[in-house]
Order: sequence, then C-alpha cells, then structure tokens
Amino acid sequence: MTTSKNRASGHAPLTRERVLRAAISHADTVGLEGLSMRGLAGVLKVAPMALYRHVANREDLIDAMIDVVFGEVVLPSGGADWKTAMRERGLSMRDVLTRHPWAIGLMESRRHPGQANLRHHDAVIGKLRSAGFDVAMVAHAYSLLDSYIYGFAMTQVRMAVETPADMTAMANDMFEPFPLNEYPNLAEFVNDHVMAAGYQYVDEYGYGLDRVLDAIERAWADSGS
Amino acid sequence: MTTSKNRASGHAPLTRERVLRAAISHADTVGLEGLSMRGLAGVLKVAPMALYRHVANREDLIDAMIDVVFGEVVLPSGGADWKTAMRERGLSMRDVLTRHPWAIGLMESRRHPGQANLRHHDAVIGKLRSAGFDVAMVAHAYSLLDSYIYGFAMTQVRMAVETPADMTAMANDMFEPFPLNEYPNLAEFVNDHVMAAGYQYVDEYGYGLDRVLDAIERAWADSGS
DNA sequence: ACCTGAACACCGTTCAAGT
DNA sequence: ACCTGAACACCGTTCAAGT
Repeated sequence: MTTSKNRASGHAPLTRERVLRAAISHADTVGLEGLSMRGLAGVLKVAPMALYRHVANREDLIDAMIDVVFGEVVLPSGGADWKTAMRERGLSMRDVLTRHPWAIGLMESRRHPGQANLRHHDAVIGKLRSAGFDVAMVAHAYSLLDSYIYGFAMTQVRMAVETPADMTAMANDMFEPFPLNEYPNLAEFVNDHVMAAGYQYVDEYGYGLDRVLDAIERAWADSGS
Repeated sequence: MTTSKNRASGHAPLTRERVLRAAISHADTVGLEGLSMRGLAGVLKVAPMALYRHVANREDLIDAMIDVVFGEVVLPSGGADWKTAMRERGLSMRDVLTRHPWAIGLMESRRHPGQANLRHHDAVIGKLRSAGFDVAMVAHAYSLLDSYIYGFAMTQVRMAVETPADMTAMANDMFEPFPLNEYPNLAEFVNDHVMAAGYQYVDEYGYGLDRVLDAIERAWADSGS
C-alpha cells in the first residue's frame, strides 16, 4: 500500500527537512532538555545514528532549528514607518517565541547563523537606516528592543503562568513556606494587583514595548535626528 | 596533622554551605550544563550520593544557588530617590549576573524562591511604592526593568564577546559562509560600527538602562503621578 | 548510499549496605 | 549519623558493520 518504492520499510526517506520538522515539534512539546538525539530518533522510528547523516551533531541541529524559527518572524514591511514596523516585529517575535519557547536564549547567540537569521537582521537594520537612524542609533535601538523582547519572553515562558488560577496557585506555592508579614510590600503587590481580577502578566508586553519605542524615538530626537 | 577529630579522612565535614559554595564556583567556571552531581561530588571528594544528604536533588540545589546569587545583589538604599536606586540595582544586577552567568534565566522562574529572593523583591517594590508609584505602575516599571536587565545580560553572556578582537573573530566566523553583499545593511552596520575602534557591546547596557528609567519616569508623569 | 548495533564515557537518582 | 557501591534507566557520539 505504500506509494514509495525506495524504502522496503515503508516510511518516507529521512531528509534534513524531516529531521528538522520533527525536532522542532518535539522540542515545542518537551522542551530543549527533553530533546535528545535518541528520543528524536524514536519519534522518527530510526536508529539514533541515522540522524547523523543529516545533521553533524546536536549543536548543528539546534543551529538549523533556530534558523527555521527566525524564518517565522515577519520582516519589516516596506510601507510602514519605523515605529510601526518595529512594533509589528516585536509582536511577531513574541508570538513566535511563545510557540517555540525552547528557542528563547538561543536566538541571539548562534555562532553559525543561518540565512533567515541574517536576512532578518539585515531587514531590521535596513528599516532603521532608511528611516534616518545613524549606525550608532541603530545599535542603541536594536540592543534596547531585543533585550526587552527576549527578556520579557524569557520571564513569561519561565513563569509558565497562563491563567489567573495558575497565578494564584503559584503565589500560594511560593509564599507558603514564609511568614508573609516579613514581606509587606511584596504581599500587598501580589494580593492587591497581581492576583486581582483582570490582571494578566502577558498584558505588560505591549505596554512595555510601546514605552521602549517611545524611549527610542525621544532619544533619537534628542540626539539631533 | 588534621585538627578535626570527627573525620578519619581528614577533610571538613560536608555541609549544605560547603556544597553550595562548591556548586556555585564550579558553575561559574563550567556553566550549568557542566555542573553534574557526579562532577560536583568529585570536586568535593565525596561519593555522588553524599550530596543527597544536604540537597534533595539537582533542582533543589539550583534553587539554593539562585538564592545565594540574589543575596549578592544590592538592595535599594533608603536615602536615594527611586531612579538612582533602580539604576544602582540595575548595575549591581549586571555585575552579579556577569559573575554567575549560569544564573541568568533562572532568577525569575523559581517556584520555590528563597529568602534573599523575596527580600529583594520586597525591597524593590517598597522603594517604588514609597516614591509614590501605585501598584499598577510598579508592575509596569518592574516588568520593563527586569525584562531589559535579564534580556541584556542573556545577550551579552551568550555572545561571549569581551574584546574587540573577539568581536572581529566572531563576525568573520559568522559571515564567512555567506556572500556579504546579500546583506548590505548588516555588512555596513558590522563594518562601520560594531567593529569600529572603541565600540564595545557592553557599553550599550548603561545607555539602555537610562532610556528605560527615563521611559518609566515619563510614563508615570503622563499617568497623572 | 543509507541505515544499524555495539560500545564508550557519561548523566540523575534509588536502594541496600557499610562504618 | 553519615557516607558508599552497585544498579537502573538514561545521555551524545565513534566506529565498524550490515544491506
């Protein structure tokens, strides 16, 4: 019943693309520390060593996975002004990192960046340059934006709190061993704000992103455009 | 020649403090993934299982290590205004995270925070509250500051670039496999700015921290203090 | 050409035993 | 009371072999 003739066993031949896709979706569910070469081979129903024909080693696999993730981030559109374009990029980045939480912390540190990675950086820098930023201001803006974006994503994902009920459970867990009156400011903050109806940490993202963008706009204006 | 009488082998008895100190200094040199229970036991010259009398497991060890790191961060001093105090905290945090790079990414995600952790958060929140911030503004400010601080620290440490020579080597490594003229904006940025004399990525930290503090001050003023 | 199996040097942790 | 040794179920990766 198999249409493929080139494999007696009946599964599709192993390709780099198939390895990459399986690795990413597996990491999406079990995290980076749960992604082992042996486990990935199991998902693909091949012997562990079969993977090594398509990736040099685990690091090379991760390099390639990160480039797929970069490819999912929207590039700044030509029409919009820089602030709108950077806002869209920031929101897209957050969406992508939420889908692939294992990627946070690896995005900025690849010594062997792929093409999607380089294309992304080229496009962002190009957008800021054509808006009139000089190279020093590009460096300031890019460092500020990405520190904020990656830092927020890391915090959000590591807290692993999605619903207000999660938040309540976490807060109870965290403070249970301690007399709360030793930490009155923290207690007030958690009780009156973080655990209040309607508060969701994720809502801070857009607020902070807009503050960072405003700060960049102002710093640029102050530097004598 | 040993002064201690309670151990025939001659080393000091294993204590939680000794385990913690060894774990932190070992992680400082080999990183978190290089810190194995077996390796740590080797450093302390005990059998791996001896550690388990003083820590419940590896996660519990890391929880305790993080609390030691929190204890190294300066608390906001009573006298200074909020902006000065937050600036000092930001600079201290960067120093501490540079000493203990393995701690970045773990600081905000402990489900079992220690006393130094709680005391730190209580002091920061207290400083902002007593400066007049309402709880919503505290949440905005804290999220912005820590996203920036942790995000920058993560980027800086992961790049592992300390000298301009490192930067040149990294840039050459990274772009070697690609035709640079495909990425003209990136090429210009790297050549004319990042690799120019006098540029150091680490200098962006203070600049960005001041922009974030200015943004918080302005947002607070706009919200009608 | 592509995949496999056995082997090596590692992990964290449990359990039963030593002193 | 405190530490150890053997064992279990894992790792990434090398090397020699299968089809």
